[in-house]
Amino acid sequence: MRISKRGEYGLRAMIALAEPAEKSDAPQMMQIKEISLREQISPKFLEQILLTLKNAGLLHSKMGVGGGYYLARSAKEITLGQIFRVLDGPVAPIKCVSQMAYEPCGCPDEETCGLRLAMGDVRNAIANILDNTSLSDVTKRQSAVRKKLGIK
Amino acid sequence: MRISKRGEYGLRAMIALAEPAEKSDAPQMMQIKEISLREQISPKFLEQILLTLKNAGLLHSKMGVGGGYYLARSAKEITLGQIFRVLDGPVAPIKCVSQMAYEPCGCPDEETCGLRLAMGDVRNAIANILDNTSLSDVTKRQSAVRKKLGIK
DNA sequence: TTGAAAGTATACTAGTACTATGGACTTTAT
DNA sequence: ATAAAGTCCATAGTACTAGTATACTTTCAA
Repeated sequence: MRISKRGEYGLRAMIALAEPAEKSDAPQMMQIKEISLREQISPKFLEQILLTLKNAGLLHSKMGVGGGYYLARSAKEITLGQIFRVLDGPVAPIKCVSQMAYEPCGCPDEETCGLRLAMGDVRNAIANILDNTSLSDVTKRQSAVRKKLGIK
Repeated sequence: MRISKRGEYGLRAMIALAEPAEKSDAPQMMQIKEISLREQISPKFLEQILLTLKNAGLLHSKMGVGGGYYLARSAKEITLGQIFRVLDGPVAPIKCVSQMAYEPCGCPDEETCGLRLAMGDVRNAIANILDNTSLSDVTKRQSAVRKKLGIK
């Protein structure tokens, strides 16, 4: 049930891009180097990931000197589910319960397949969290925890 | 977030072994061939999986003619979580939120890492379902759906 | 107008996990 | 004794993962 490194790094990068944007309302621009340094990610690998995210319409970029990446929409409007699906594919643990990429799983009777019923619950539980958590929810929670711990 | 084929097949096989046991109270014994035919699984692959499950103490077997596999405990006492963990490892989507196999994930500050907080929720949601659903819950639900649809 | 900074686009690779398959061996009932 | 059934171990193809490498384009500023 693991998420891939691509997924993990992509989510981290998006959160990093959302974080300063919380204070200043303007979209925050960051460079690959900056993010890779801060999150300890191979810059070349991160590059691929950000590009994928850009092609999916979640990021915009500015080329040339002083360029970088920034969120395509406000942090409130981007959910973890959107990011995850771009990088790691469907959320469902088994294809026959996927909303986005349904495929039959080969059980004798899908309607009454017990595994399918249980895994459907799991899918819904995961999707509920990922699709209802925006980047701004994440950064808010982060800073709440920081305050509670008296850090920074 | 996909489960592996090993996990899927193992869960299917365990459910199949639990199903008839609901009616007759005695532990139901089934042969590899029987399960593989019914669930459309390569018998050799299934063999490996059942062996793993046996070594983990979830199944017992009887050798020789008229042998087969049967549940080591009653269907009420075996959860989907137990089976899943044997075949697919920890439930957590990211190592740093795993209860069974914690490892640091390399984020600058684990306490305040937003991804970690969100993935912790996901882990708990998944574990809640898998650890609180027994094989007997699954078979009961199956037959409930069957009745509702007027099948068999 | 040139060059350095930054993003874009592919191609490649080493390692690992997944999904099996095959064959030799052991146990058991008849 | 023999055949059915389970056990154990080795290995092979494929796909995926994580990461590198290389060449190219855009932009800005000196």
